[in-house]
Amino acid sequence: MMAITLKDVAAAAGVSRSTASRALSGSPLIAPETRVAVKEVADRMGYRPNRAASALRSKQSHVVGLVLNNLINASFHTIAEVVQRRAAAEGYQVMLCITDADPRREESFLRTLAAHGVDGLIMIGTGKNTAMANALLAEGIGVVNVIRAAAESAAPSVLASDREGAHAATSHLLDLGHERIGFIGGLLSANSGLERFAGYEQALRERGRQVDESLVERGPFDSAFGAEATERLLRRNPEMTALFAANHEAVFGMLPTLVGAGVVIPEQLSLICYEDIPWLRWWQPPITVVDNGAHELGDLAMNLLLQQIERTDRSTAPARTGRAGRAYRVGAQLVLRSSCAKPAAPR
Amino acid sequence: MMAITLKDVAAAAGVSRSTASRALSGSPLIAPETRVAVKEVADRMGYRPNRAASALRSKQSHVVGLVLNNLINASFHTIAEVVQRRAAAEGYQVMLCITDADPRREESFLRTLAAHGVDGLIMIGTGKNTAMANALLAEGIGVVNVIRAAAESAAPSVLASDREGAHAATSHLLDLGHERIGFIGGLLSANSGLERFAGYEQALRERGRQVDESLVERGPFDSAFGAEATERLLRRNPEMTALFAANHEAVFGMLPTLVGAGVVIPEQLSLICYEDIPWLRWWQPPITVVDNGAHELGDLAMNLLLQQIERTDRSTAPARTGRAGRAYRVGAQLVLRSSCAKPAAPR
DNA sequence: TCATTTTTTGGGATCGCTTGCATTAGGTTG
DNA sequence: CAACCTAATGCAAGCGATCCCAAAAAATGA
Repeated sequence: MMAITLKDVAAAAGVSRSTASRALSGSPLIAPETRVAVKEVADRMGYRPNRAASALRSKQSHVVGLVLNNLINASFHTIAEVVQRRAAAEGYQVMLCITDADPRREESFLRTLAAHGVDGLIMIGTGKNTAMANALLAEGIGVVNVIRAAAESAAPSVLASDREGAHAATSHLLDLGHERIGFIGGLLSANSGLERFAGYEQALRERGRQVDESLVERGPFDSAFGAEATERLLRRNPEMTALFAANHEAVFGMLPTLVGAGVVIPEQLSLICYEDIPWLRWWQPPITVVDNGAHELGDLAMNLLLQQIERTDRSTAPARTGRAGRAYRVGAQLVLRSSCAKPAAPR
Repeated sequence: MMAITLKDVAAAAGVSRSTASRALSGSPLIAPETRVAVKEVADRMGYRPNRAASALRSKQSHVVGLVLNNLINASFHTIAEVVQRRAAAEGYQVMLCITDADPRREESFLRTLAAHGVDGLIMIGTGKNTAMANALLAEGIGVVNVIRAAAESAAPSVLASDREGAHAATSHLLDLGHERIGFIGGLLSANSGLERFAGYEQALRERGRQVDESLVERGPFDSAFGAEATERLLRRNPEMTALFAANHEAVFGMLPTLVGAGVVIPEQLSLICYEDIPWLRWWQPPITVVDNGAHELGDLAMNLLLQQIERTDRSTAPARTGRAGRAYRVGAQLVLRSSCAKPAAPR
C-alpha cells in the first residue's frame, strides 16, 4: 500500500517532477493550463504531499509549537483554541506541549519542537529558558511570549494587563463608595498575583487609602484556597462590604462559600472576579468580572508569529537578533453585570 | 547559522554516519563504548536530530494527531491534556486539530495529519469520515475513536458509559424515594443525549414507571438553555422533587437559576449533574455527579494507540483490516456528595 | 597458526520533495 | 531570416537521516 508520490502525479500528468511540484506549490513560473491540469490529476489520484520530505528540503514545516502550563485553566485553553484555529486557517498545524510550568519539561519541549523543525512557537513560558528561546530565535525559528516574558527575551511578547484590570475593578468598587474591600489573590511569587495586587494597592493609594492586610488573602491558584480564604475574610471582617477575587481559580471555592454563609450579593457584599469564566454570567446575580482578554492574547500572539515566519521566509536574515523583543499589551476589560452596588451603610 | 547534523557528530566522534546513527537510536548492533562516546559528543555539541529527515527515511514521525470538537468543553480538554501528557512521556508529540464537529473540517484535518506522516491519531469524530479513517488505518496509521464511533469503523473505540451513568443516577434518586424526577438533557440528535435519556427511561421502566414528558427538557449543550429549561421545569412541575441534569453544559445555567428561585438543595430538590466539573465539588452543598471518566478515556485511548503503533512497527502488515474495531467501555461513576436526600413528603 | 564465526563498522543508496541551472519552445525585433 | 529575448519546462543535486550489504575487526576453535 505505497502512498502516491509527486513522481506518480508527474508521470500521470505527463510532466516532470519539478513542474508538478511547481504546479502544486503555487509557483509563478508555470503556465496556468499546466497548473490546472496537474492539480486535477493530483486531486483525482488523491495525492497527499509528504510534509516530512517537503520540510527537509525547504526548511519549512508548516507546524508551530504551542507551549503552556495546562489546559484546565480557562485562559490557557481559550488561548490554545484561538491559536489552533488561526493556525489552521493559515495552513499551519499546532504541536501542543504541556509543561506544568516546569522549566525542565519546558526545555525538553523546546528542544523537541526545534528537532521537529517547527517554523515558530508560542509560549506561556516559565522564564527559565529564555536563553534557549533566544537561541532558537537566532536560528530563524519564530518565537512569541504570551502572558509571561523575561526581560532578556529577544522575542516579542503579548501581555495581559493584570495591574490595570485590578486597578479598574478596585476603582469601580471605590467609586461605589466601598471602604473595606477584601482581596483574594495569587501568591506574590506568581507574576500575575503580584501585578493584580499592585493594581489593587494603587487604586487605594490614589484615593489616599492604605492596604489593610487583614482584608488580604493570598494563596495558590485553586478552589480549596478560595473556600478557606473566603471563610477567613468573612469571619475576620464583618464590616467588609466588597470583595475582589483576583485569583481566578479561587472563585470556584469562593462563590459556594458565600452562598453557604448566606451572604446576599450585591446587597450585603459587592463582588468582582478576575477572568470571564462563562458561568459567572449565569450566576444569580450575574457577576461583574475583569476579562483579561484571553481570546485577544491568543489572536495577537498568532499574528505576531505569522509575521515573524513570513519575514524570515523572504529574507534569510534572522529576525532582529540582539534587541529585546517588543511587548504588546492586551487590555483588561471590566464587564459590568449585577454583583456590585453601593454599600448598605455608606459613610 | 547551520544546525549541527549527524555528519558533524560523526566526524567529531571519528566514526561513520551509520555508526553515529546507530549509537544514538539505541540499535543493539554497536559496541557499548562506541555508543557512550558518540552520545557524549552529541550532547556536548548540542545535537538535535532532524525529525523531518528521520521521518522521511524511517516512516516514523513520533507525532500523533488529536482531533476533537473544541477545548472549552471540560471532557474534551481533560482528554487533550491526558493524551498530550501520555504522548510526551512516550516520546511522541501531539498535533492538535479542532473541528467544531464539522465533518468537512474533520476531513481536511485527517488529510493534513496523514500528509504530516503522523504515526497515529485519536479522534472524537463526527462519524462522517469513517471511510477515510479506515483508509488511513489500512495504510498503517493508527486510529482510535473516542466517545463517538461509527459502526463501520475498523479502528478500536473507547466509549463512555452514558446510558449506564444516567441509569445509575436515576436509580439512585428512585432509591431515595423520588417519584417525580426532572430530566434536562441534550438533543436526541447527539449520541450522548440519546444514551443518557435511554438510561433515565430504563431506570424508570425497571420500577414500572413511565417517562412523563412534562418532566423532560431537551436542548443544545449550552448555559442559556440550562437556565431556561430549569425555569420551565420549576414552573410546570411544582411537585418535582428531584432533577437530573444530563447535559453538562446546561449545568452552568441551571444552578444559578435554582439559587435565584430560592430552591433549597437537597431539602426541596435533590440534584445530580452529569460530568464531574471541578467546582461542583465546591458548591454548597457539594453536588452529587456522574463522572464520565474523561481522564480514563484519554488514557485508554492513548494506550490503544501506542499498542497499534508498536504493532505496525514490528510487522509491516497493517493492523487487522476489515474487521470492525473492538469497542472498550469506560465506566461512569456516581460520585455521591450532598445534593440528594429523601423527598420531603414521601408517599 | 589459520580458518571460521561473530561482532562491529563503513559505504552508499534511498526516502519524496524543492530548487538552481540548463534547456527548449515560442514570440519579438532589426 | 538571423539574432535575441522571455516564458515554461526538465535535469539533477541535494536536504539529513536510516538501513541494506559488504568489509573489517575481534573472538573462537581446530
